[in-house]
Amino acid sequence: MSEKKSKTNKVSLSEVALAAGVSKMTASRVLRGEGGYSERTRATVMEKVDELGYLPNRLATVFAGDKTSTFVGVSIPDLGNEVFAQVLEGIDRKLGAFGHQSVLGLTQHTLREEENWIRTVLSWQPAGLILTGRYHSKRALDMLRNANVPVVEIWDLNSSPMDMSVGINHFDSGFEMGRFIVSRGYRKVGYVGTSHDTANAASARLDGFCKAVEGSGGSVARQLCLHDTATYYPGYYGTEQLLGSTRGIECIYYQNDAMAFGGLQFCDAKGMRVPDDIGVAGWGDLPVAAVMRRRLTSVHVPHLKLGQVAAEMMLARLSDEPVEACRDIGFRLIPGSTVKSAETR
Amino acid sequence: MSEKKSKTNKVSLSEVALAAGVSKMTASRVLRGEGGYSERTRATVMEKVDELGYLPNRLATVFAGDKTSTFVGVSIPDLGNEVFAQVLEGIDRKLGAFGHQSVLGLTQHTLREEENWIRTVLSWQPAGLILTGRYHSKRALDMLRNANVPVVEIWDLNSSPMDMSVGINHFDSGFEMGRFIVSRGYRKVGYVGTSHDTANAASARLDGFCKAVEGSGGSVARQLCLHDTATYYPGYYGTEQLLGSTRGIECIYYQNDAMAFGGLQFCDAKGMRVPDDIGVAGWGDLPVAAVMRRRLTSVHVPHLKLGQVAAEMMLARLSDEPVEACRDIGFRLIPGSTVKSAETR
DNA sequence: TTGAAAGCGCTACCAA
DNA sequence: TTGGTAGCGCTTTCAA
Repeated sequence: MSEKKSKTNKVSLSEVALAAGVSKMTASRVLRGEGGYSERTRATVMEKVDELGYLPNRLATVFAGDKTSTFVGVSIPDLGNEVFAQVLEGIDRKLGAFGHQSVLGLTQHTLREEENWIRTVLSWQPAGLILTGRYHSKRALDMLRNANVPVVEIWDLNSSPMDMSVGINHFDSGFEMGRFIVSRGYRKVGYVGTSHDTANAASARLDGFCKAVEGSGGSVARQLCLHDTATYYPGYYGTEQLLGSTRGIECIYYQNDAMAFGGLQFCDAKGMRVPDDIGVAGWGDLPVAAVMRRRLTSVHVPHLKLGQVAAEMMLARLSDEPVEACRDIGFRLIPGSTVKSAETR
Repeated sequence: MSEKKSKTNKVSLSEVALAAGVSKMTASRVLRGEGGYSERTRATVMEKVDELGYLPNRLATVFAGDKTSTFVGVSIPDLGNEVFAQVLEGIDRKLGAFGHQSVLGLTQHTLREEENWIRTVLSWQPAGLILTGRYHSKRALDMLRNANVPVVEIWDLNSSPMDMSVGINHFDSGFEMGRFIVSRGYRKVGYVGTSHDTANAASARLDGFCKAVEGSGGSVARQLCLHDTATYYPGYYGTEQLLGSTRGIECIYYQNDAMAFGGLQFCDAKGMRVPDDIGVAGWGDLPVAAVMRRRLTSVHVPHLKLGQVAAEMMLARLSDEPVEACRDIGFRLIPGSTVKSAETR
């Protein structure tokens, strides 16, 4: 009947202005607090804002001002992996504290998903993008360049990023673990992880690991890449498969801690003694490790901090502060007690 | 110099139209694939789109059409808690599959944070909101009503939701656990959890638990609410505190599995036998439980599914399909082996 | 201190 | 099958 005011039933700036007996412009100025109005005017306008329950339409703001939104697109492979959840938490908390919002994209570790998500999210005029991983499809790269939006690549440190990057060198972390394991007397080692359709951080770790092991007198007898998620149970049955098919494995390196915990349980269940009968090493240092009776040999990465730093870099860029393009936040090998203690032959 | 075309350097629809030698409207129609143009026209337009690297500005679309965006605001207390990460994963995957994006809000379990986030996110004209929890500030409620946007309240089932709700009855899940523990012969029990500034699901569980225990011959000798996060280590030292200050506790109910795991480790470290010397029960059934040597007594909730269902309800509402306002997805008590087996009396 | 006019990129609506 | 015009809610720019 009388609802032809505006197609939406929402209160607009003009209605506030009308009610307050001022022009749209004056009301706009008051709301933005940019000055140039009397205290009396301010009071009246604010009163009407409350009274009418006015909520600004930021779409219009961005649109009119031809600026970007306060959105920051954040792509994460998956949240089943606790470490990514922590990274996201670090990002969103920091971003939120500065008035930005994360627009989430779960890419399931595929470049195709990432590309589609990037296309969509760019159409919303985001202030910037935070992408997990350093590999992107060609089209994604084109769009990103075209959009001319700040981008932080996280997780897998990109020393020559398209814009900015923060993370660790996964190859190095694998390499260090490889050396460590050999230094503890293990020679014939195995790997249990999952397979991916693309180069990623886990493969970089494996590469580094193999290089270190083979370069220091050991051998990686078997690399088992399951077509499954990198979680607890695949770690369990992956271990069973690995040990069942390859004789003489002395130590197993896992794609991550979740899989390593699964492996640990398999060994326990079969009565194998860790680390004497078999060594177990993971990656990521899951929070649950803090209360386990055995400290898992692993690599600690400050995941939450990684997220925070990524957000800080983005925020700095958005406020035109100088930002270093590339930041290594480092990792730390945790000796733990699931590989033998020092005993180099 | 010549950059006055548009303040942004972005390619607009008119530029595509110009290049293709058609009107904006025709180009618009082609891009939306709504029909009403020749194949020849379509081809030309699409060619120019590719050539110019045109990316639509969805802000303008929403704005012009006076419709909502494809955003769905999703508020989650925190991602440190694995169960919420799973819920979010369920939501975003489902939403993403239907062309919607999650705008994340980490509320840190406070109504004030939630309120601020709601205000911001509403200003972006979201298609809908998914909120964790059934309690909201009065102002939040006002804004929500005013905005007239679909809302799904999740986690804590709200039988008379403001719009839609999906989750479980936390009181009942605590009640069932209380009964179970008493039925297994424990009488003097304790609770270890964290404190909150507001009524929430965990307190509902505790309420149900106490009611059941006290109603069936047991007593809750101590409720320890730490000012900390509900994670592993607080579970550990909370157990120490509880057992140190209260004599004769036979079984401990924890706010969640992470805390229960921490407690389990404390008991192990002190040489207490579980479940004979002390019983341990958690809530949530964390994935890591699947590979632990002892099955933790807990309550299983299909977290991922909860998220999916929430997203489905939202999507159904958005496409004007009928939706039941309130959906209980249920829980399942897991007897486990950290409380004694049947032995009533 | 205030306001009027123009326009952001797109779509609804009508006309051709 | 195509195009012109108006307008979404706001800000920018300029004038009063």
